[in-house]
Amino acid sequence: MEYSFENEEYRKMYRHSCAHIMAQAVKRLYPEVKLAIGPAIENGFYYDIDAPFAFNPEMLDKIEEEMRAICREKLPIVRSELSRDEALELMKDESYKIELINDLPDDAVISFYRQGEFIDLCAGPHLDSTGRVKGNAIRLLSCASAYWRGDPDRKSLQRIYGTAFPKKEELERYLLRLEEAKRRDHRKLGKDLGLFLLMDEGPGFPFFLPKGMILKNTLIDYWRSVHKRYGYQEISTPMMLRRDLWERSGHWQHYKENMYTSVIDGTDFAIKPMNCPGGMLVYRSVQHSYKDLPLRVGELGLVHRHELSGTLHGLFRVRCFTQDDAHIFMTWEQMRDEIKNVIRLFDEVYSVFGLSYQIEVSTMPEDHMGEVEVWDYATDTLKAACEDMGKSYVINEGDGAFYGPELDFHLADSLGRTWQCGTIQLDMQLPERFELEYIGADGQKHRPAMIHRVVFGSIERFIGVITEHFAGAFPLWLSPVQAIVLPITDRASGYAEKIRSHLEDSGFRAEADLRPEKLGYKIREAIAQKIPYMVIVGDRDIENETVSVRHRSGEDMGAMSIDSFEALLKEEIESRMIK
RNA sequence: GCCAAUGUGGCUCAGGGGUAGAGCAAUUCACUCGUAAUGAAUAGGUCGUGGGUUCGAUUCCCACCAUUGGCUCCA
Repeated sequence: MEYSFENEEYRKMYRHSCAHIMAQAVKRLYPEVKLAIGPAIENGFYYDIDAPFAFNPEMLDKIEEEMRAICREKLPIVRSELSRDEALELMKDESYKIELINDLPDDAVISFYRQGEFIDLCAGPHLDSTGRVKGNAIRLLSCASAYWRGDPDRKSLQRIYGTAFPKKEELERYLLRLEEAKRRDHRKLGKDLGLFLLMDEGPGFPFFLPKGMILKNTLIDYWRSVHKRYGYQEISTPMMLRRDLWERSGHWQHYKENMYTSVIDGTDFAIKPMNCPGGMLVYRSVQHSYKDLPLRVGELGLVHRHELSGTLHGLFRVRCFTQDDAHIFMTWEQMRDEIKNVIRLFDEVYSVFGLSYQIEVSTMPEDHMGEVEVWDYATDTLKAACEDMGKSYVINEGDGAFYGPELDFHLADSLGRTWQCGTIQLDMQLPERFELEYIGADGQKHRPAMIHRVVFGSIERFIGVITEHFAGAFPLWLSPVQAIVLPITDRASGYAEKIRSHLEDSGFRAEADLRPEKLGYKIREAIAQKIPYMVIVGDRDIENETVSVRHRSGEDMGAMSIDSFEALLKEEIESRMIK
């Protein structure tokens, strides 16, 4: 193994050993606790602990201090293998470990790792000594609860999250990145920039403010223009539909606890949690020929889902959101090309936002419907389409929907965090359930294949993602206010207002700050609002008929005519430049 | 939904059994200023909601609501 943090295997081993060191420290300080499990994760490690009290930040500091002591003690970490009986005897006071041992298969090697007085059931591997861990580059970050084995019916344990690096500077860099992420939190920016609100009266139901609406509508205008170019039509299906539709689609049986329902004139209705069933009705409403296919039908549908209260999170996880949905009906032969067409569209859209992505292929889950051969064909087609497009992918085994395999697009933002937005799902169930048909060249009825896809995923979530990605400093074409005119003195107020209305008449979103404040103050506020251009006007500009332009980045672009400024804006908007 | 923490003026936060305080924002006045905070004055809060304990609760207790961090789930 390469002993470098660049090497994922080594990084995991290092942090796994940190998890053991943390467990040892906890046991030294609080001998009454029982240990569950403690793995390395993406950016650190955690340990689940059953304690009769709650850990607080001061306790985490103490544990961290003890961990440093354990590192200084340079305890050798020694592996041993025991028989099942010996293992059970050794762990007789650790009920969770006993459960783990009992669940191991008969032929399993049961290994332990000892460091000083501490010994833990573990498959390993580990570092050879606690001295290998850099004590001052460990940080315990938070504690939260987690269910034993992820089962909500089982006991809730306390999880301590921590991270560790081989150098203190690297830890500090990581902590800075966490702070930066916090600074970019879309919930904070959404409030500061006047984009949206979440209120007690509507948990999970966001309110969009005027500036947020500009953002949302601009995204939607863009979405429409792209989809038109890619041959999509657009429909809108009702928010609320009768129970028998949801029974036919299967939602009433499988998704009812997430649906808002009502009784109207003695009949059950449900608010749509998905757009597909309505889309199926539209397809069925007329007879289709093979010449109509592929038929691409988009819908920006507002859906409502009763998500658990504890899962709500800003715009990332809400109870009502707009899916930028589309259903594509096609023959099985057209599927591969059609998926490529969708990937091309995704490529175009994501690159406009400067978001890169990784594709995951989610395959047949254990609990699925339909023939295995059909699943195999569908999954192979998804993979083949990716390969044709030169896209690499990773397999997410068994993570597909029960009705078909899917491609998931995980977007990486400017901080390297990933968000699942786009998906391309093959649906092998709905065409059956709704008995969709088209008339083939042979004059016979055939069943079409169907793709269900979203690019943004949810407009609301996507707004959250790009708010954090751009730290609120949206590209000019998306900025709710594109330019703000700042008169230096009252003498320039009239000229400022003239410039503002000129900009507005030319189709730009412009404001003017006419308050009798100093220029520096107005600039400070405009930058806090992430307004791309500040148009400063004073006596000199009035005299020369110019505007003095400053970009939010701090760049002073000097004086220019209003026409050249507008030409510059136009160019930046039309190219959807990220600046 | 579960576990834990939190909830004080528009925002960020301090305080604490004897009915609240700061900074920023707001309003008014003065200043008329060339690239990240001009000064002064004024106004603004039934301390999340509902019960309970108490002579007295914003403070202690209980319930509920919401938020935050997780679990679970997912666009």
